[in-house]
This record gives sequence, C-alpha cells and structure tokens, in this order.
Amino acid sequence: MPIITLPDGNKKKFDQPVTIMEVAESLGPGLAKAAIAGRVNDVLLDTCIPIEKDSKVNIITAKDQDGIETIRHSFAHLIGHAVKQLYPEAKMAIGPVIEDGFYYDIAYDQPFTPKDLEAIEARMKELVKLDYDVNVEIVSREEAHREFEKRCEPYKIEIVDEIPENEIIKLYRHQEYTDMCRGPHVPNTRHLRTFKLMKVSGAYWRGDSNKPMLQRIYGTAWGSSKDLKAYLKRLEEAEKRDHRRIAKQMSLFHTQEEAPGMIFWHAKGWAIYQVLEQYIRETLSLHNYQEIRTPQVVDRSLWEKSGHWEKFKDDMFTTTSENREYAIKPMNCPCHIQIFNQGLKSYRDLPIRLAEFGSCLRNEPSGSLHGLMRVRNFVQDDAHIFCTELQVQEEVSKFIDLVFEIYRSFGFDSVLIKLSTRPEKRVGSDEIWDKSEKALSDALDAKGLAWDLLPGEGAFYGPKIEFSLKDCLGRVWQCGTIQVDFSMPERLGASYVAEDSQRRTPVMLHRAILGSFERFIGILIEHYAGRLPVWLAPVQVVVMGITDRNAQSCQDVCKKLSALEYRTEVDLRNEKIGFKVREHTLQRVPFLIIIGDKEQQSGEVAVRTREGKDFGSMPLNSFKSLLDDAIALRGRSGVA
RNA sequence: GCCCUUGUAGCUCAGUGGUAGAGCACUCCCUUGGUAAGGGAGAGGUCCCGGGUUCAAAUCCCGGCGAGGGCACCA
Repeated sequence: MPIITLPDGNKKKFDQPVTIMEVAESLGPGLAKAAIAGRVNDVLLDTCIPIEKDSKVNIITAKDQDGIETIRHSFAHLIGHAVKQLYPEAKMAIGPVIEDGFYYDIAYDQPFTPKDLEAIEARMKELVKLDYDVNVEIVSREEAHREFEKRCEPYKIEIVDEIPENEIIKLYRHQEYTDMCRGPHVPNTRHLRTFKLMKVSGAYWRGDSNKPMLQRIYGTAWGSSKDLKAYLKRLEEAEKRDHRRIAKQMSLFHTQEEAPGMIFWHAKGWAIYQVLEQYIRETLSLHNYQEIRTPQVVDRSLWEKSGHWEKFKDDMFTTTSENREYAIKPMNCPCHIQIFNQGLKSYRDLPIRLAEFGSCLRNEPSGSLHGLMRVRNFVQDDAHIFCTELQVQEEVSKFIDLVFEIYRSFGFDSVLIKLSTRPEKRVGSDEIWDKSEKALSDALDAKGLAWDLLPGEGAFYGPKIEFSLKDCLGRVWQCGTIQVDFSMPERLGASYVAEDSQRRTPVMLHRAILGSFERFIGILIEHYAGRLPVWLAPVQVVVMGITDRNAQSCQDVCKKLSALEYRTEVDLRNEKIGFKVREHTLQRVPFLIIIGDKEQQSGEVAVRTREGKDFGSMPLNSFKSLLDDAIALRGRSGVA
C-alpha cells in the first residue's frame, strides 16, 4: 500500500503497487499523455515500473531536462531500429546520450555515406509515426546473452558479460528490434518527434585505439521544434565565429601544407600577438618574475635525464649534427632548471620565478591539428617558480590572484577551477602529496573560490589546479594551470642551501595563465567574433577622406596618431565614403575617422565606431582621450 | 595515428569523360561622391601532387600530401 509523495508535497495512497504511468493517470489524462519517465526517490525509471513502497515521485515530461535526455536516449534506440531494417548485417555497439543529442556506434563493413544518413533519418521518421509502444523486459544475464546470440550482436554480448552482478538487465523492445539499456526510455514513440541526424564519423570501440573502429552516427533531439531551430542557429553562430574563418577575413594568419600545424602570422595577427605578449611581460615583471631565454635545440641527453625522451620520444621533433642527436624543445622546464642550477642558491633566494616566452615544438598527431587551437609550434606564457615546500601555498595564492587579474583584462569574468589530486602511478611520498594537495586546496579556500575536485587526475609528479574560462557562447576553455612538481628538480639536480646549511631540493611550480598565445588568440577571436577590444584590435583607427581634396589632412592625422603609437591606417582610395565605411566596419576596425571639407576647415575629425555610433566632429585631442579611455578599459567593457 | 568527407581563380563556391564558370576581390577608365556596396572595360586557373584506365582525365581508379568533422592522443 504505497503512499506516493508528489513534488508539491501532496500525498496519494494506493491500495496496491502502482506504476509511474498509473500515478500520472491519477493526476490527470494530460499528464499521463505527456509522461516520459518518472523520478522515484531520485532514481529515474520507466513509466511501467511498479512502485511498491512509499516513495517520492516526480513525473518527467518533455519539459524536464531529464525528459529531453530520455527522449534523446530513445532516439539512439531508434537509430538501431532503422539501421537494422535497412542494413540487417550491421552490428550495434553503444548508443548513449551526449550534450544536445545522442549517437550510436555501429559496426558495418560499408561506410555510411551522407545518402545512407538521409535514408536512416527518413526511416526513423516513418518508424516514429507508427506511435508504437516501447516495451521493457527485465531479464537474466543468460536470457540477455541468448537474445543477442540469436541476433548476432557480438558487441552487445560483450557488454552483457561485463554488467556487474547486482545490476538489473533490461531489454527494450522496439517492435522487432531489441536493445539493452539501463533506461529509462519513452513508453511510446509518439514522444519522439523533433530530431535531426547530424553526421557520421569514426570512433574506436570502447574508446581504445587498439580496438576496431566503428561508425558513429550523431543526432540531436529536442523537446520542441523551436528548441531544435535554436540549436541549429547556435551552431551556425559558432561557425560564423570560427577563428579560422575570421582570421581569413581579417588577414590575421594562415597555414599551408608545407608547414602543417604551424602559423604564418600576418602583420595584423602579429599585432594582436605583440599586445598580448607585452601585456603579459609587463604584468609578470610587476609580480616579480624574471624573464629569461633558453635554447631551442637541446641535446637528447637532457631529455633522457628529465624523463621526457622515454615517454615522448615520438612526439618530439629531433635533429642531428656531427653525430649528436638533439630535440627541439617541447617545453621549457628542463632548461629553466639549468638556469636555476647556475651558481649556488640559498633559501634566502627563494622563491625564484623564471618566465619565458619560449617557442616550443611538439609533433602533435596530424588528426588533432586545429587552426590556432592545436598547433605543433606554440609559445606559452610559461614560468617556473622554485620555492620551498613551505612557500607553495603562498605562491599558489599569489598566482590565483594573477590569473583572475589577467582574465578580467581580456573580458572573461567566469572562471571554472579544478583541483586534480594524486593518480595511482606517481612519484613522491604520501606525506608530500598530502602537503601539496592541502596547500592547493587551502589556497583556493582561503579566497572563498568554488572548485571541483578531480581525484586521481593529477600528474605523476604532483597535484595541479586548472583554470578554465567560459566564452560568450558558454564554451569552456582550459587555459591556466599551476602544477606542483617534486620530481623534476631532483632528477635534474636542482638544490638550494637551507637554513641548517643542508642541501635541499626545491619544489618547482609549473604555471601558465593564457596557455599558449596561439590558442588564446584563437579563443579571443571566437569570444569577440573578431571584434576585439580596442587595446587588442590590430587596426584601431582608419582615417578616410571624402574627396581627393582631403587626402593631405587624412595623412596628417594618420601620421599624428601613428606617432603616438595608435595602430592607424589611412584609406585614400577613389571610393565613396559609404563604401569605405562598410569595408572597415566589416574589417571590425573600432574607430573610423572621416575628414571632409567641413572637418578640414574646422581642423576637427568626424568619428564613428564599428557599432555604427556617430560621435560627430571633435578636435583630435578629444578623439585621443576617447581612444585612451577605450584602450585603458582593456577587455573589461565586456563583449560589444 | 584511425574513420568519413574534401582539395577548381586571391576569396566564397557552381560545374562536367570531349577547348574551364559565377559573384566578390584585383588592374585600367569614367566618376570627387558626407557615414554599410557608383558605373564601365580588362586581366586572372598545371582544376593539390604522382601514377593508372581511356582515342581523350580537372572529371573515373590507386597512392601521397593538406584541409574539414569525429575518434584516439595532448609532457
């Protein structure tokens, strides 16, 4: 005689076990029609599952996030239903829900073409229209095994064999098609309406590159066609912001096949890079970092000592000379230790903070290269802090402040923090891990910051904090990091003389804020859709005349502004002013100056922004303060 | 690295087993026009590279390289 407690607190008493659907029916036919699943004491269940004990029950519909996820999950099964009808030989692997949609991994000896995808989608639409019931069956492991044996589904059998003893095995019957799943699933396909198959790609079975590659069909599904449209629109917007596309429009950089994964920076892209580097350089200097520079090409023996050769040999570029083998540096830290090792260091010298904008090369797998986001040649805003164990927390604390200061300058106010702790395979005593992890978490807590714990995700040499920023589309980019390292200084013989005149090994903190300049610029371009804040804009001002009579005045103004180091261009082409305004607006130049006979007469300039705001005429000095104010804001004005 | 897709003018993209197309950009001419495209003419391509099939390949096939989307990887 279960008593059902509803979300509004009302209780309903039943004489016998009831299903979620029956509960919904008792509340009204509308709800019963809309019911997709139920949340029973915080567990999501199918609507046909009977409830025997007193429970809290929440009816899930397409309006709930859980409902939408259930719908997506059921759509994955529907791929199975359609694919097995069209390609009976296909073997189904797994079909989970992902952000915004679902996929199904399938083994089939012919590649699915875009045409196949259309056919599958069409068949799914037909199946959905049948409004058939999806029936759930709880079975034993043996029954499940037999079922998939009969259906020749080797991947399903593999999964059945690995389901833990205590777990219930459920089969979902979609007419003649049967799938296995934890569920829940929709009770009837009439709940499945708004979807679209997106693409096919390859994916390794169980995510293991040693296992066969399956074909993955991706789809998206929503509670309403309005949501689907909004989603497709969002994809379109993201595509418009693609930094590779914007970089082409604005001539920021290019890549070409002779140098895969490396960037040819054009003048305008390099201007952005320079502003970034100068800003970081000045900021680090203010925070007592010393900038250094170390070699690009370093003998193999150093990489062997540091342990990188063994682990990353194939991922490094190497070169030889006179029978010696060198690696082009994939990271700066071993070289920084060499600088630390010069001369005897006292505990009084610590902490020592060494920063370098060193060009590094890593032979990243070809398939991973992606515009500026993943390159083979990059520069980090890299630094290593050498300190004592006791100084770790304070250094981490200072670093966190620096991270927030710098992110704010770029217009990123939302920062996510993750702390990764000791992995199974690691170096260092438990005692030192305890201390380091505590130093990191205490530093975060002392600032009252919210953070997530990732147990076991730390590097083998120490725990780390990672800082991710959220861009205006809500995408998350991991950029900053600080990692405690109590392995490498020892391997490379770093030491200092402690108070008791004993030699000690310093702790090394690896840290970066932007990550790589290349990638960070990519993120900025997408975040701002190319409309970079004035301090970063490659061209800050374009001066244009109305007629040839104004050419000299334009050049004079351009010269004056350039002399003051505003990035200024002049446009004296024989074109109408509307044409020039359009072009430079499309080029996302923040300020347009127009000089006609009127301005020439009065000695003023007419100012207009890329947003279309017209400031009218003003003396050049007023414009300069306008410009200075905009530049001083950095990214703090937010996204325009 | 693996799977699929893909590579045509500076850019965006049509196209087809039989002499290579558009729009924009570019050059020249006309136009000197006040805040998101003035008009006309012209020039421009080893159709990614290398093989093969064919009377004939930019088109079909094979291989390579690059790019795109995923997967795997990411010190």
